[in-house]
Amino acid sequence: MAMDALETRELRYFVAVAEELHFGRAAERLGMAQPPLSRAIQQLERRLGVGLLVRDRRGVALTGAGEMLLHEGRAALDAITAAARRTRRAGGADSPDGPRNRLVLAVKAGASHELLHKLLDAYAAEPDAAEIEVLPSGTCEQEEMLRDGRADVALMHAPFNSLAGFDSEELMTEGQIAILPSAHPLAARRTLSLADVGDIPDLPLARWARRGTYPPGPGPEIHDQTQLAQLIALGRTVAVFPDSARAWLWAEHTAVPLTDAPPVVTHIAWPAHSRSLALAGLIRTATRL
Amino acid sequence: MAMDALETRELRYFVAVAEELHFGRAAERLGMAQPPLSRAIQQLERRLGVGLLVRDRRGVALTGAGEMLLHEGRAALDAITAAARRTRRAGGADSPDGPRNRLVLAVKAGASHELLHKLLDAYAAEPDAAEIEVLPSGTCEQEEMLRDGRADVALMHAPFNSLAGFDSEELMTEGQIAILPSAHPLAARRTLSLADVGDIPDLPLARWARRGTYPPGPGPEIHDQTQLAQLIALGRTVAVFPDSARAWLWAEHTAVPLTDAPPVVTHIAWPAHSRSLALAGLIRTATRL
DNA sequence: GCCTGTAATACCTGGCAGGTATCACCGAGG
DNA sequence: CCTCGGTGATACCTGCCAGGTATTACAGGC
Repeated sequence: MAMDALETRELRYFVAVAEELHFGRAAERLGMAQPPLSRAIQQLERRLGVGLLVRDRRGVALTGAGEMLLHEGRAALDAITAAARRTRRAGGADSPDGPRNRLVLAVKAGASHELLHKLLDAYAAEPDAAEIEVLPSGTCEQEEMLRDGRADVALMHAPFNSLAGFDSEELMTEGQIAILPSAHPLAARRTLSLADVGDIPDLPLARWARRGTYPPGPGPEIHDQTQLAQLIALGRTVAVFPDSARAWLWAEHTAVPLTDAPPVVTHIAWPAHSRSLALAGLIRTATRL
Repeated sequence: MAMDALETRELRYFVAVAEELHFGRAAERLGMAQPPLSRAIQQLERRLGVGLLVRDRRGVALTGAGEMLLHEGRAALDAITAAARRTRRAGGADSPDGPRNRLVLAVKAGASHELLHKLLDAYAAEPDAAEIEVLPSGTCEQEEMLRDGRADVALMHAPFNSLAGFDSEELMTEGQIAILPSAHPLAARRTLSLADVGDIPDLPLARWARRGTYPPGPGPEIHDQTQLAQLIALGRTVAVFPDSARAWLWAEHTAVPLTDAPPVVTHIAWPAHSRSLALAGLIRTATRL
């Protein structure tokens, strides 16, 4: 009984309501009126046979089942848009002359230029090399890009990125450094600890944007590496980066190794179910570096 | 342009056609008439802006984009049915009194009873133990069950199961044995090699069913452990199993260790994006065994 | 030629997604 | 107390589109 179905329309509707916790705003976001939205959600609850939302007179809350559907539904929606995107790309490629593959590689903007260059050069030298499109992505956005099909493969940095759900190969391990204004007293130190840089009264740690929101704290809000570089140069903040960040330091910056920071491991990662030959070639090249 | 959308209905239709490579049969399988199916697929191709099928006068073939959509579409459909199933289960659980969690554990029928017992006993002793439903699954079916939400967690055996797309922890490693009729001359050997058992003229290796189809070969077709046990006892076939299979041997069976068979590693595996407390507890228990 | 089996086209219809108007409910003020 | 603002639910209507039937178009095999 109770046929499955679950149309994507219903999933989109539910996710919108679950995120807004407000039928009116959700309807607006979806570009529709509120009553059909209410009806669609009720229908969904009847179809699944479970309550998803608790309608309090003042707004809406999620039940346990609702939380589950929010998580799983997001994953399902990502899988659907990934299917559409990858199909479009595969189609555009093979219509001209043949299986002209093209891979989209998501890279955290500005990180590990050196490794990236080596990888691209080595791969381009391969006999059957596909075209590689490099897609710069914001902080920790690579996971999302792999999941929704904007990218086929990504360079990710453990432990910052979660490799959950992807296959991956380890490429490089490096230590971390603190980047300080050269004028600051601590810049003279040979090494520092995390406790040192986390607790400098006049140099609060910068806070990076993740999906539009910032972690709490006293430091300045950053969403751009140039911004950050400038603020450090001005003596207003300090930042922690992998070793390879030395490549873009300014004269006013000083890098000091951190003794107790966890090492940063760069992985090449891809959706676990990928079956592309071009991707396999790129991975083979990467692991040989 | 070309809004995304991709309704699940369209995905189901396309997957059916791509699997049957025949509009008529696909329509029948979907319980609908052929013309609307044709139209829906055409509409899908227009919407995506790529050709998915090559209509030869005699049947249908997939383009590169079609292959891509078949793979990705299957994954997306699995994610959708998983969302529905897990939501239903979560809802049924929390309606009685609270977050009464219940986990479904998929286990290859008949394998590693001992490990399973230890795990269940140890977990039941935990203070906040959820209810565990053990779901016996056919050969290599656990992956599918995790993917489409019939199970929350599974015991899988590398290298037979692919762990792609799941998180997992290693639980146990064991060697493999050949199970022979006691009457057979080779049963007297202390050890055997894979080459030995793969090339016995009068004892062809049994072939297990995987999703209804059998690998090619001379041996008998098997889909049930009891069947297999009987055929071995009758001296008609030989089989290769992990060491723990000794538990169910009959008097007419003889187990001989294989020297060069790859070790079998039992993992506990779960969907990478799971965020359930009960699951975390089970995994913690398992890794402590 | 004809017959068979394929997918595509033409046309019609019922159900359902979506819109508008309205209700029912409740908390906050005066 | 009553009203007012803001919530989600209900009632009702309508246009679109998913799906069905009948038919066409095309290619091979006898």
